[in-house]
Amino acid sequence: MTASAGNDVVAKVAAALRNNGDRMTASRRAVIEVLVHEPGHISAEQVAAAAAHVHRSSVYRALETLTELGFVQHVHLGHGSTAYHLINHTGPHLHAQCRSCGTIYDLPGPLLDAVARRLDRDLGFRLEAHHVALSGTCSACTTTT
Amino acid sequence: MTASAGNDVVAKVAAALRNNGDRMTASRRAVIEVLVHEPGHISAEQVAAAAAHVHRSSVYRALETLTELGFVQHVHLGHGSTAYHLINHTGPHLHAQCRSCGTIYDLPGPLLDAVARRLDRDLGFRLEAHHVALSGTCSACTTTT
DNA sequence: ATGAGTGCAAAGTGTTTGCAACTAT
DNA sequence: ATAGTTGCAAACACTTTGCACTCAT
Repeated sequence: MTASAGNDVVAKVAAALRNNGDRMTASRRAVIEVLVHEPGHISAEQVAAAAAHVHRSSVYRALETLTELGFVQHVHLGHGSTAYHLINHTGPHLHAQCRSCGTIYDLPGPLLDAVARRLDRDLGFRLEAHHVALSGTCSACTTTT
Repeated sequence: MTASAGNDVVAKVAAALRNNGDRMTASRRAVIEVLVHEPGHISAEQVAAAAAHVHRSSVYRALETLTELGFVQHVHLGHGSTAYHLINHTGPHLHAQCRSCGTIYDLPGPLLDAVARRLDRDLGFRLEAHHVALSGTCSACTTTT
């Protein structure tokens, strides 16, 4: 969360990039810094807005690169959009999105472990539970409606 | 599956529509017939292709109407698209999509009941497990890769 | 120096909308 | 007759791509 934490991640990514023959650039640094300072899940558009001078397409390309390097994870949300976050920013976890207000909730990482075991055993299907947000209605919206 | 089954659904929908002050039209009938004859889950584009003379936008509007009436259900897939199917065409069930080949698998409806209870108890979050397809890798793709 | 990365503009999906013409009731 | 529906075209949100130029190495 502090400036040094951001620098730390930037340094790690820089090392990983060079390891790959890739380069640490201002755009990539800016995207990393947005993600470091953003506590939650954030859309590509929000990243682009926060890293004002980085072009949208470069944001997408940076997010892709960071994903390949294993620093960033994305979650598909119900309505066709995607949320990004640094891996281990809040530890491994799953996601649920309220269908009504759009809020994303973090869920305990092992929540679907039993289901994953069952799918693997019964169908040979390897569940990647973190990759899509579960859908439903949060308590605030249930009460309001 | 037979012609009479299709007619049956059309008649039920027609009744529901008129109940609402809405109308049974050729477009809606065509969309229903595509869904009746389609065993699995189908995208709006596929519906439009199968109902050749119905405009895309009318397909979307028909699917929306049929959803509101409770005859159709949609599932959000990982990569921003949506699949539709008649409700009770194969009974209540959940969905999982292979991240690699895109195939959609039907899962037993109660698979996430325990998880749903836990989310409700712990967070007051009402899970609608059928509304988003779980993501992972199917056995065929696991073996191939 | 040289190839990876960027900005830009343009295209590509999947979906929605405003409006005049049409049609089921 | 008259509202609900349609087709069309255009706009929309999100993302990807081709290309010439730039910059990290």
